[in-house]
Amino acid sequence: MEERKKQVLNAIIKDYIANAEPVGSRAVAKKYDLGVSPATIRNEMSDLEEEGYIEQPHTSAGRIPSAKGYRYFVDHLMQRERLTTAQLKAVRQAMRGRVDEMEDFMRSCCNMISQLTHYTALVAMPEQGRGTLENIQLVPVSDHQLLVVLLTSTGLIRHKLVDLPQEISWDELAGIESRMRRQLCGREIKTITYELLHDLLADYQLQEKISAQALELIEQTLSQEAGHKIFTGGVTNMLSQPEFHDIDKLKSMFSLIEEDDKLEKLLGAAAGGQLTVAIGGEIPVEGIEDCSMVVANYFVNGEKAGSIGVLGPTRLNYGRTVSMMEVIASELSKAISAKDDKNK
Amino acid sequence: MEERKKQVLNAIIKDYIANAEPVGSRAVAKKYDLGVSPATIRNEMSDLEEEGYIEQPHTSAGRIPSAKGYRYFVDHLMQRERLTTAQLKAVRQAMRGRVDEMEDFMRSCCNMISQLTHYTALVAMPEQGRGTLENIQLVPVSDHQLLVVLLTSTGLIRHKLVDLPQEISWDELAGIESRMRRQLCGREIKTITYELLHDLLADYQLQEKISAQALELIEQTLSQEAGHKIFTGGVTNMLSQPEFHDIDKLKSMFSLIEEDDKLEKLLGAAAGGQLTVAIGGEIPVEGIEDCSMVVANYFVNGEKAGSIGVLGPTRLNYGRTVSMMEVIASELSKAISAKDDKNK
DNA sequence: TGTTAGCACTCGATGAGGGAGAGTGCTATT
DNA sequence: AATAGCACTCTCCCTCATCGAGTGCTAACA
Repeated sequence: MEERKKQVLNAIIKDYIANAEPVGSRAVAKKYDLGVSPATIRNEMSDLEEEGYIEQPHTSAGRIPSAKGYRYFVDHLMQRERLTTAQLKAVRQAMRGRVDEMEDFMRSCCNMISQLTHYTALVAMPEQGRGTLENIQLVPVSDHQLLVVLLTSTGLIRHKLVDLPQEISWDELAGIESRMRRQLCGREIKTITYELLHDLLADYQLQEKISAQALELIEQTLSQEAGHKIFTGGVTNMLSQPEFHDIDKLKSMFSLIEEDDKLEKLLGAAAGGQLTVAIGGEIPVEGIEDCSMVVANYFVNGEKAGSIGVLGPTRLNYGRTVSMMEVIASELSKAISAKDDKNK
Repeated sequence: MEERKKQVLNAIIKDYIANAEPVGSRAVAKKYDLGVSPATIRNEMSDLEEEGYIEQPHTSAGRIPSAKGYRYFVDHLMQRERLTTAQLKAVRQAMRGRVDEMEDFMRSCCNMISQLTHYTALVAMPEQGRGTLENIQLVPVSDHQLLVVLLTSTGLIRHKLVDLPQEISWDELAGIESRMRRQLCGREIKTITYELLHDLLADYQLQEKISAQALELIEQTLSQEAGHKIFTGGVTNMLSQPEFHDIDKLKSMFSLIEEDDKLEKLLGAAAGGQLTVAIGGEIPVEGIEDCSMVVANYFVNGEKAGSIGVLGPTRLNYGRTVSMMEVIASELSKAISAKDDKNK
């Protein structure tokens, strides 16, 4: 694409992001001095429209960026915005909380993100399949119930109640516990399977006491499937965006946010690299075609642990948001990794 | 109040609840045959307005109920609506879930309530100050960290990480644990105070090891202050209500729902009895004057354990909602109490 | 005395008409 | 290739008239 055309596209998108109103040739010529007249810009705009980067809501209005236009902008034109010191401070502040109680910690991260970006924040807890098992504890609750408590190196604590088919004595339980602890602690969690547990307790008597069903439950607790918890914050922010003054759009967005599996799909967008931008139809969920997302992964000791993201209108301030998410994800990685090390 | 005036008020409120539009004298006369002409009804309406039970949005419109009108309706006129068998089934269905994982259980209750009522549901977890302590477990995490796991008779499981000022050996820990267990298990949780813990571990050596700060943390975990978790569900339902087509109203409602302490205040409305209806300004939180709430308490073995509620427009279907909340609260009480017994 | 019919009046909602203004596309000019 | 000029097309907004629902009042009626 020729340089000037890029500049025009850039100007249109920047202006539209700032003002949420169609941008005319005159405005481009005035505010972003490209050294040419509105007429020239009109010609460029005409070309850009033909190529699908911008569109016209109606004949006598200015142009607005299309999804393709935003995509080009994000890929080639967007400039990252440095965070102000105040913003950086806010990020660090949120990270200072006790990382111990992972849930509270992530929740406050979520709030911080929504406040900083002014969009809706989505935060996924660290996947528990990552890291190693630090400790396992079996607590008898009653004759037929057992509480399994797990600690992982990623700082996660999980518990689950397990129904037992038979009574089990204190001694037996202690035996099982120490055996499990010996065999499982220090192991990578994802390598712990039903078969492993089964073999571990292959001893006939123990097998019978614990039963296949209970073993399965324990494995579930261990495996990552169990707790894919996702927090949301700052949905209120959306109400200030002019594009969501339409109640129907709001509805489709809110109903999405109330469904956990859809949320998971959303954050799944950042499959590959560190940070992904999904624009309009690129979002892997139906019904929010007018939205964009910025999703970043965070890492614990080099391994992907979870994702954080924001959801906003396609008229998202990509430059600012991407910078923020990069910084936040990296700080988050640091904070959790540090905690991880401290535990060892 | 004279019988006919009651009937007129009743008709107006019923109609307004159904249609969300000002009700005229003609409509009352036609749909709810009181055997009198519109003119007579107009006179009654004029009286009702003078007494403050209804108001007129503008001169040439029908009447809408005022907060005072709704209050009179709820106190004197409202008829409970029997739940259909399908609705009852839905309630029981939600209760069938594993009561073990209290959090998941309450969350699904929350969804059920919002789906059934078509309003926004608020559900508070059982207060953990209630009931007795069933079991306590201290799990060493690292040299200087300790995981405290608690089980209560109300089926709640709580854990908290505690920083220790000094290393503590396995044996010492086991000693502390068994001592705590001996002294605390079976006790009512609200009777467990910092002083008690302090005395319990009065032994000089142990004191030093565990430190005041850690004790405080343990007490916090035990006391009810810690986990007043409140779930919300079905906020989307509000978007369908015509009164919330106004974005500003939506905003004030949503921002409220995102603040936990405000939510707590809301559910606190049901201070006394089984079920409370708060209309408009009666709601104990600013900023949602156009809303009403129905809050019910649920009980575990006769003691108040928590609250459930719905939030909707003042034009709430009180009859239907009150019946539903009564049934749900009583089923919930049963379900949790049953679980409680099973644990003993 | 309570009820009703009739009627004038009020006021929001609806829709048509008519600038004003913004922005475009085309054409002729530099 | 870039620009200035110009006619044209929209939307937006204001005004105005009409319509109709609903009231309040008064007078008649049982």
